[in-house]
Amino acid sequence: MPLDQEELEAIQSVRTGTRHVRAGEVILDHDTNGEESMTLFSGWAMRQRALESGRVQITSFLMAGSFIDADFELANGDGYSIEAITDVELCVFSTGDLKKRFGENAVLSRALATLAQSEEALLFEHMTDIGRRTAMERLAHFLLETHTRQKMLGMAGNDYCSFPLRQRHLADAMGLSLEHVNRMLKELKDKGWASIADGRLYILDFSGLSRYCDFDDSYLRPRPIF
Amino acid sequence: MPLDQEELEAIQSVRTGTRHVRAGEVILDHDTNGEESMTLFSGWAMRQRALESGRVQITSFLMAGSFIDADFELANGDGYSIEAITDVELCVFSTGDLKKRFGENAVLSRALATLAQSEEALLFEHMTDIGRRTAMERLAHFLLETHTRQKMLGMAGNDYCSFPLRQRHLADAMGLSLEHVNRMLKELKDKGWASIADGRLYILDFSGLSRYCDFDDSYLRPRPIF
DNA sequence: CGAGACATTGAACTGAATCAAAGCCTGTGG
DNA sequence: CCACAGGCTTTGATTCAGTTCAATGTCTCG
Repeated sequence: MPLDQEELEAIQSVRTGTRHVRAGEVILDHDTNGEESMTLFSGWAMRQRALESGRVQITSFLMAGSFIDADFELANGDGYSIEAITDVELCVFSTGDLKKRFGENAVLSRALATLAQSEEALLFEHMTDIGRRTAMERLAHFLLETHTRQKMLGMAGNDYCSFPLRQRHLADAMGLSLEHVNRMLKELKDKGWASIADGRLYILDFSGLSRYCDFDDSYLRPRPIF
Repeated sequence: MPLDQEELEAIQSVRTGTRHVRAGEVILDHDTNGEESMTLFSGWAMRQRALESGRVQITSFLMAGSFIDADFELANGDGYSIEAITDVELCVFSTGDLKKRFGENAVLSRALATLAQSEEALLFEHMTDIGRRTAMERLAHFLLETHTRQKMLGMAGNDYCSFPLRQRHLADAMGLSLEHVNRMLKELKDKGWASIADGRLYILDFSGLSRYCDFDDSYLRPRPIF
């Protein structure tokens, strides 16, 4: 779902540079001024909500092509932040100039809407994971989703993909304790369904897993890339 | 955040009529053809994901002004549907014509993007409810959110609003069992924090509740209305 | 009055959290 | 090289928040 030459140029013209962020560091939070919006070029990042009590919910994982709209992110309130999971490369744009372009160009704005909508679809399913699937099902579903996303980006083999997440990330994304994630992961491996090793995820029985957790990839749509 | 006269006319010109749906009936599901998109004019509706196993997750409650983009909803896959909670009035548009308008008009498309983004913000917080808040906190947070949304629509008093949801809805939205919702609701009342009676929600101790569940309304943004 | 939808209550159970230690790498510095 | 520090994973025992199961109560409406 690529944009036309014209739109890409409109966007590229407000690009102000690139930025590198180290694994574990903050890309954007409440203290950031919103002048820079970004596209994630390489690496993985996460959007999270931290409660006063220290509990954390990861709402989304950002991968190549994810767009970070500074205005939008900052409006969410001060518990939200976006942090790098691996080392990350970002294309940086001036938020103001970008918004001006969007205001002038309907195709561009449509693309932004599509982006937000396809992200919404992901959130629906993620919410269903947490609210109505068992720990085991959640993990199975999440692993399948992740592999499929990577595959759609052309970054995965047929039954494996790179997987830089720690069990802590899985726990905070799935609303589980780290220890329980560990146990369930072991069970997934013992059953010969999926395993994580050396920064890689292996999907050993796609159809078995899919059936087990009611996975249907139609909510994962190709997204326009800026 | 109203649109200009020009945009409103562009939209109104593709309106094909209104539709009434009875409480409990389906507004849109996988069997629907996507020709009609809609704006919710009055009443409450919900977007839900039903798993094969019968479990249900309500991902969002739709209230006056909510936009239902048929293309988007149908792409989510066949477990998803939108159903009326109360009797509902909808403004109906031709999806095709609407998309054409969006493609021509940048302001309109921007509004669509903003709409999707503000819905995303709601989903983030809803996800945090389910993933990282206790049953009590979730309910407290959800009730505050609901009251605030109604207030932003000018449909609520200072400490109360109309509340047509059944305990079943609360359970399926918050990822809890109906019985537990009942017990927690009782506790909320006993503590003098909030109560639900006769189709109304009463917020009895706003600041106490807010503190208890870490509620901060900045994620609830005014939304453009079509 | 009787049926159906919803709310309430209680008791027993369980999936997942919590608490508490060990393991196990990997890199660093003596 | 070895030691040992810090980050991560693994395992076990115990506890608990929330579920499940099973009634009972209550309202509304034909």
